[in-house]
Amino acid sequence: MAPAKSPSSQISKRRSHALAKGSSAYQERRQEIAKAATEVFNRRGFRGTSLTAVAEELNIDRATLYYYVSSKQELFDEVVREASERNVALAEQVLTGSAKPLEKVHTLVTALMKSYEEHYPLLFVYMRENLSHVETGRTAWSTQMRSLNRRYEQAIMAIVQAGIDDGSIRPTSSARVLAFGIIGMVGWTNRWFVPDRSPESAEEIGAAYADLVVRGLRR
Amino acid sequence: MAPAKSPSSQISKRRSHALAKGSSAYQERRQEIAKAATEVFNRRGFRGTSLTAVAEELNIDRATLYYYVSSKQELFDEVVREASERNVALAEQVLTGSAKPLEKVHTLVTALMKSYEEHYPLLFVYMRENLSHVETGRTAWSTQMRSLNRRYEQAIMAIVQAGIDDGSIRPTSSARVLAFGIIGMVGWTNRWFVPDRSPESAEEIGAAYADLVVRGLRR
DNA sequence: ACTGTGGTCAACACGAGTGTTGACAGAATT
DNA sequence: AATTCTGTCAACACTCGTGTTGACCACAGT
Repeated sequence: MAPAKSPSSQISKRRSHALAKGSSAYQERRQEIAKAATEVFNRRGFRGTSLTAVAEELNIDRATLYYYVSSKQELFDEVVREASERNVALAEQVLTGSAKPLEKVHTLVTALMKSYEEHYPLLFVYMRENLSHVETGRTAWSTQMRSLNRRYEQAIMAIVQAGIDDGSIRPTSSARVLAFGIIGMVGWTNRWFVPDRSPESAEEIGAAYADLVVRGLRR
Repeated sequence: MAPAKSPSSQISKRRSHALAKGSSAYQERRQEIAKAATEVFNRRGFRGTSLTAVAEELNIDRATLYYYVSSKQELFDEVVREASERNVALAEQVLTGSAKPLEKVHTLVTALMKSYEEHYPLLFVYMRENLSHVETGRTAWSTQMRSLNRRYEQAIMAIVQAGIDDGSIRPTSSARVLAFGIIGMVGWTNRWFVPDRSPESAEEIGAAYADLVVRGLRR
């Protein structure tokens, strides 16, 4: 990594200036960059992605990137935060609903799959990481990311626990283990599911998994 | 990356010489290195692992590593191949058995979890990767790795397909989708399951998942 | 016409990682 | 005692990625 000394270098100033007045053209270009970066992140993962690669994807010079974005971290953040927050919101929204636990599980699983498809590959980028570097970092950002992750898991655990408590779910193991089972089944899709090339729709997959899980859990 | 020009440099020769006569001390040291590397790979992933880090883990100079191992790839290979082959063998062995499909699913899930615990963190290192770099490489090694992966998936798909064919499994979606659901639930454990620190044993988790999946799939 | 500003890029300095070299001390061989 | 082998490491050469600089051109506003 380079010096990164002064919080404000030349481009850094020009960047935040452009960002401040935020012309629509500038914002659009930023979006384009974010989108291209998303593709690369999804293919190569965070560590495997170089800004050089992102620049090439857009056929622009790498230096130009820095007019829009200050670092790979920031770019990744921009790409992933919104997506992951949406994901967490989804889970927590289902959790606070009034349906029965097993219905919640069903709703959640199908909703997640639908969301994955709709926002592909945004959410997958988020899911692929976690361990790789988020777990290692001590920055404010990685702390925040871990927190989101935790809320996501916590929400699903809470749903399962409620099911165990009201007797609708057989307690074959702890709520945590069962919740991770669900998370895993759904989350693993990021390894093989590519919306456009998949013979099965996200909806079908979601329905199948939801069905599988609900039947598997219920008393 | 450095030149890597001539297939035989100085250390390269000394290394293969030492390897050829294979004194037990040398082999042991190699094992120690592999073990330390496994730890690091499991924590940081392939890309995130530097040989510098591995050397530090052992409190030796990085150059010394090269007396035992020629590259990070080779080291990773040494660590992961045996483990992944064992994994595949397990799946294929269950596949060719004579039990009913749903019994096979049950056996496989529990056996996999037990294997994960027993050989921790070897198998997890293998599972964590795949996409990250194996998918991208075009080397003979990555081809081989992909092939192993494929056989693993194929075996589980075949079991599910057999269940669909004989009517014991409800065809809520394709065998592929259902198989990946199982693989995902089990494989995702590499993100949260740490044998020594887990309140639940691998056996318990395996039993719970096997139960969940079998009940979820059967007619 | 001239001044500035928005977007671009070639070029630089630096760091981290890799694979290699050459030499060193101690043990084993002869 | 002389010689070879073993394991070690400090130091090198090189690559790749990063963040920055300074200058460039096109087009706007005055």
